[in-house]
Amino acid sequence: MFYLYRVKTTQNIKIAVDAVVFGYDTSNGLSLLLIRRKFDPYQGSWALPGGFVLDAESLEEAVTRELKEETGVHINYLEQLYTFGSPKRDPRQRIVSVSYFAIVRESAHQEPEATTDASDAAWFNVTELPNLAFDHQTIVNTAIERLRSKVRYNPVGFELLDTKFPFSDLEKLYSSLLDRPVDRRNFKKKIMSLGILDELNEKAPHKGAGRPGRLYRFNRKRYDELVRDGFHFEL
Amino acid sequence: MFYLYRVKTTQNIKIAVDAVVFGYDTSNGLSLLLIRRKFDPYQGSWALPGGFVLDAESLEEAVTRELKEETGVHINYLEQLYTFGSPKRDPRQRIVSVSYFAIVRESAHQEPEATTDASDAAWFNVTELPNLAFDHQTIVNTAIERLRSKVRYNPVGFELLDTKFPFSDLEKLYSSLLDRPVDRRNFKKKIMSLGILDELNEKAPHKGAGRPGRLYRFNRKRYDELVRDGFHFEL
DNA sequence: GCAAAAGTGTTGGGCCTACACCCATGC
DNA sequence: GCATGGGTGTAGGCCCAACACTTTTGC
Repeated sequence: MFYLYRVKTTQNIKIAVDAVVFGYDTSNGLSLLLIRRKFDPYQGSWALPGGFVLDAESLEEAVTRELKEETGVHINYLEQLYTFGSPKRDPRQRIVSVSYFAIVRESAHQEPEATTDASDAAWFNVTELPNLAFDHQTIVNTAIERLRSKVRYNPVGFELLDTKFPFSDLEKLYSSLLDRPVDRRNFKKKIMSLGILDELNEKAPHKGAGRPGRLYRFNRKRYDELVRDGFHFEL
Repeated sequence: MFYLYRVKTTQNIKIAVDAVVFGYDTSNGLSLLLIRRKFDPYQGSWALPGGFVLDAESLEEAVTRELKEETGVHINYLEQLYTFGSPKRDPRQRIVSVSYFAIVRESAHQEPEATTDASDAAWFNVTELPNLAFDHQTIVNTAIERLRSKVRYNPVGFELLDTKFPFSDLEKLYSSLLDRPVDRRNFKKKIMSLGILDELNEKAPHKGAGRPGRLYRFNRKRYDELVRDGFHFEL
């Protein structure tokens, strides 16, 4: 099909994407990937990685590209979060930001590269975030809320852990995300009864003292099958 | 503050909002408000109400304005749904649509006005929708999914009913949304134990045969208090 | 051998499910 | 008086929460 007419609106709004990228490790807890802004406004401030959408790319492609350009990290999970569009959120001109929620796995949770696009990129513990540019703190709050509620009925939590992990890591993760102690025996009983974890014949490498734990692996194939059959969990 | 610089991106993308507006009544079930397009593309097709965002208004203001202009109905509940932005979703040029999920209360669920902006506006039963313009069927599917999952842990369901309603209306609503029979006694026990419904000393007006039921009213104040104290329900 | 973390079962109570008969009203 | 829909209670099973001691490892 070929269309002659054009859209008649004159509109002076730009579209950007921003990503709230979570990482986790057992000793430091939940952390977030930020970049330092090279240019005004908010030059030198920390901000979410992101940028303008190119005319020919999808929104997901835009986030993926920006993340690669600005931080170099490998993204493991990505979903759309919310669109922030109040007229005054950017002092230059109106910019609507489609925000995304992303997770980087622990093993890939290494030093981000400082690239040409951002003067710096670094992980921050979510409890010790610096002041953020624009309305990015609001976006971060929305993302944390999403993460906290989502882990209760969806296995996104496993995206935060290494592919193989000792059971206690999972327990610590949930205990920290849900912000309450988790009973070890009850939690293990419940998770194992879901049948979505494979128990491996390997033990965790030692870190400090204590008995090393057996390793487990999330079985996505099995999980997807269960979901197809109407399965639903709730923690 | 006064800024001299401008945004450097040249971007040829427009921003629109679209609304999936739900209505409900006990006899016809769940319905959806559509407009008939006056202009190409998809002239004459049914589509979601919506339109371009003006430079100075927020996204919510844009949806509210468009709904008023195109349908004249009074919106009772509004939340952002999802942002659809694939490059080819509009044949004219790239348009990113921030979609909204809206509810019109049964009592206000009257004939929409045909206004100057749309050649026609009408309610359709969700099970008998016409072919929709653009990717609007995808948006509708997303909205229905959201509604179905949301009623299970959030009192949006009450927004679909009249402010005063007989208990059986609530039961029918849930049974239709959850797409399974609901045990009358168990359902009532559960809902009443939440303490978020006021039992009124009024009986429902007669419609046809049968004993008239007592009327109930959702107590939002009480609900908000409970939520503040960490309350959460699950059906 | 001691410090640190992993592994492991049982019991009581509460909640959820299943289930059927009588009541109020209109015609 | 009959048809239609409203209103009501109980019993069994399942799931969830509470709870503590033993084992393995490093040092």
